[in-house]
Amino acid sequence: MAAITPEMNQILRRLPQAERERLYPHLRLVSMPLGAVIYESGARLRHIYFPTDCIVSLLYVLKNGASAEIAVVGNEGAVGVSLFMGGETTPSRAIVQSSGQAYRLTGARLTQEFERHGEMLHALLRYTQSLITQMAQTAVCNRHHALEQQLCRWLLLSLDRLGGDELRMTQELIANMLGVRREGITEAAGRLQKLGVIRYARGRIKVLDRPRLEQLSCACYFAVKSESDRLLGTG
Amino acid sequence: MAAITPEMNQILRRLPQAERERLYPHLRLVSMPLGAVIYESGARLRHIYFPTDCIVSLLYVLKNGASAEIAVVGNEGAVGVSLFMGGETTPSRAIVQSSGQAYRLTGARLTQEFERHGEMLHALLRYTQSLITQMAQTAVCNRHHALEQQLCRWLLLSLDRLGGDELRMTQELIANMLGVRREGITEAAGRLQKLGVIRYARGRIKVLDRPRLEQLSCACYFAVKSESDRLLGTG
DNA sequence: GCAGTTATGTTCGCCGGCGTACGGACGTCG
DNA sequence: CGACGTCCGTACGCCGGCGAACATAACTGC
Repeated sequence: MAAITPEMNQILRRLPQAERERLYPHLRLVSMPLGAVIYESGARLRHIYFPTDCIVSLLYVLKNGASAEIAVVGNEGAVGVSLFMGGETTPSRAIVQSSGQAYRLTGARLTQEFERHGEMLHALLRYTQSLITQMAQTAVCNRHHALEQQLCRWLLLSLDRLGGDELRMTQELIANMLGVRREGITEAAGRLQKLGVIRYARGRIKVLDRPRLEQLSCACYFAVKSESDRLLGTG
Repeated sequence: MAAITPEMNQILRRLPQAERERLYPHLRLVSMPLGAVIYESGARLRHIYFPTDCIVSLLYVLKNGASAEIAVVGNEGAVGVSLFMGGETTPSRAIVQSSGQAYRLTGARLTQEFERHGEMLHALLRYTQSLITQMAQTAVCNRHHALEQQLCRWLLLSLDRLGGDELRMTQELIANMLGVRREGITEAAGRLQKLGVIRYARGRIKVLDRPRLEQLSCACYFAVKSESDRLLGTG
């Protein structure tokens, strides 16, 4: 396994050298185990996290326990945007969907850097806008598209953030993310498997035919991806 | 009718005097007629708008024409946040839902003010966070709540931004906003009318029993409102 | 290798929202 | 005052996702 470096996070990598040198001493590498809650709804945030090789889901949880994922964050972004947006808390929950590591920064350091009005500010704002796009697209998708399409979209978004063609995730967890029943995922995943698009076995999903998966997905995937590429720059 | 002043917009009103004096000469009062498209999906934004007595809906429109409202903006906020977020465009459409007037600022002036790093920047960022909350809550609401509850939420959010107890809006338009069939609205509104909560007639809705309306709404309304109050300050 | 837990497959009735279609009521403008 | 357009009410079949319940199969720990 390659060593973890801050450059594995795209926001950090694109900072000018001066800012990187100023920031790096304050970055702390932390491990992000599967299922860990990075922040809870309404709790005061203490750090911002820059994922390197993990994925974090932003979830809204209703009082009755029902939930829905509103965005997913990988090495293209950061977890805890409300720290610099000024709110300090958000009504959402952030939970590690795929384990790995992340660099974190204390809220105070972040604010300090933010107030210098350098590239970090603009990078974070652009990222936040791509996050907004993702949330909005999720809202429309929840309204109009079939579960199977949403599953395809979700798989693609997760794969993009992981690299490779495999991810570990039970149907139960996917159902929580998408805000649907587990049985619905079983059926949809069964259909995809029958089509030869994926292979599924006890929490291991392998994508066999990515082009086909993209065909079966709704356009929401491309909308999110192209806007993200536009705002954050490719590569 | 009272004269329109910039202070009718809550973001402008809360700016320190120095910033207000600097900005006011550049504000231009424009009329916002019902149905006007403030910006189109993907189009380059030229101005940011600060509503005084109108309501603007942010819509996502799919290729097949289906749509869904992802947020609604009144005098508590601004239309065109992507201007300072760095993206310049967004994949959404902004359309006037209730006519009135707004102050607008050119993108260049806005950027100029934004870069001064004064209160305007923080006010806009806090507002953007409340917008994010609204979008996320809409996504969950679309997933889990019944149409009737969503209608109540929508009525309440619109009323809050208008003041008073009446709004003009056909069922057809409401259906577009919520991303459902017109018939669904007819039925839900019919039930509310039978309960004596609203009175409905040819594009005129009058709320007769607001407390009841709040009861029938999902908690999403309160979630959005309380977060908005927290971030923007009440009054 | 057995027991208990976890993950997946399957069924059945139910209901809310969709697509479609039609009819009636109100308003307005010539 | 009559014709047309807008707005609203209603009906019917359809289907996807829900809720609940149960069956199997694969891992895990002992």
